[in-house]
Amino acid sequence: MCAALASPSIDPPKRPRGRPRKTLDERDEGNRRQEILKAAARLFRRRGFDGTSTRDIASAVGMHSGSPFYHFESKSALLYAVMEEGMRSAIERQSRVLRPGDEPADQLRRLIRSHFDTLHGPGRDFIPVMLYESRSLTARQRAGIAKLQREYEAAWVPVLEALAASGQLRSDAHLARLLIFGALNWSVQWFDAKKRASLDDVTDAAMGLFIGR
Amino acid sequence: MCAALASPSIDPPKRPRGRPRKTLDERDEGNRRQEILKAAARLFRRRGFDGTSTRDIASAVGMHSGSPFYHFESKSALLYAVMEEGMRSAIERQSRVLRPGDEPADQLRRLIRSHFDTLHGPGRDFIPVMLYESRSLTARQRAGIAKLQREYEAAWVPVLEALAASGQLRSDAHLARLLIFGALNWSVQWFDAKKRASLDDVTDAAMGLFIGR
DNA sequence: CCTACCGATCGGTAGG
DNA sequence: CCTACCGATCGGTAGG
Repeated sequence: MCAALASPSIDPPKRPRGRPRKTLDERDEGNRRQEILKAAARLFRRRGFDGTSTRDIASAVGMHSGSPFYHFESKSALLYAVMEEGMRSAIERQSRVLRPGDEPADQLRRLIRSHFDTLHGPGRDFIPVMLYESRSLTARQRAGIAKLQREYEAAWVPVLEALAASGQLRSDAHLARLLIFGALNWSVQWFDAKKRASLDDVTDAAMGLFIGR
Repeated sequence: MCAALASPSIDPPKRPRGRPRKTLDERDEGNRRQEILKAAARLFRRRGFDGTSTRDIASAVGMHSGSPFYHFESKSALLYAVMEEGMRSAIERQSRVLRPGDEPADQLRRLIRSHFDTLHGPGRDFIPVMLYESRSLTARQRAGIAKLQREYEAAWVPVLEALAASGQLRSDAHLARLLIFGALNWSVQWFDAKKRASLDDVTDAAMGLFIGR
């Protein structure tokens, strides 16, 4: 096989090809931290938390194996940071589309569309990680995420209750919310931006399914 | 601390306390295999595939660390067996409740109720493992499971199409199926048999949400 | 942020 | 199905 010729048989640890070193004033740690977060979100989503090593994350951003621990206390702190970032950005997006004066049906449409944007738009890895890897959080971390989730869900409650009161939603508002979140969140398993159905199509389908318009 | 007195400081590997040995004629390997499968399903569901070691599974059924490999070729073959068993039993349950002559709306109710039974009744660990751990299958294994899934879903297609044609389902039948499966499957994350809502309540809520009855 | 390393754990196997 | 073991990998750390 000529392995000895094809590639050197001694493999000293290679310096990963990072971006050129910056001087002390130039480097901003926030950026590096953010890079690690993005790479971690991507890998946690694709391979799961337990299926991703901190070495995988380090090499995805051109660092050596121990270096992520300079930025994050532990692997699980990194997981928490991914989820927290995902929730903060989802809450912010949601608050931007809310129009409290609108009809409940229009508000629901906006909430659904914003939810799909969170799941499938840029930064799309963060929320799926939260949806599928909470098991790997500590109890304290889980409580922190749960609080953000309650904040997110709070916007949906009055809308669904109004729709139930007017008969447009023909289901208990609380169970309906759980079922609706399931329907939307599950799209992570099948939605493909390259296929025929767009996010607008899927939003239409969801609105039709839930309240018939 | 008197550790030397409290417990022997040398810990030779202890024989796990299995059931008493049976003679050659008595032992039936199918039973042991089934026990391993159940324990694996439970652990894979609680801790994930990557978070469960084959040693965890072995000790859950009172075996030594290498022994599961006497029954299963590899850890991933064990995962596949869990999923296959889950799908076969789901397909069988579903075929038992089907009544092709019924009204589409009644058929949908039966499909939904049977789906909830599969997710939350006895043997409830198998399908959630399939829903959440497919990533850890090989491509070939994934294809095998996908075939069973298509078989399962086939029963839903004509029912949903009939409901869409009659206007009872106000959504594209294909997207509706994906959204509905999501709504139902997500219940794995929140349904608790010890809480107020029963599976009948949740079935009613789903029927109301999707087709208003 | 790199270097060099540690103890623990893992999937899997040969041989009985 | 147990015994005894292997090579690989993992999260994390001290010291610079």
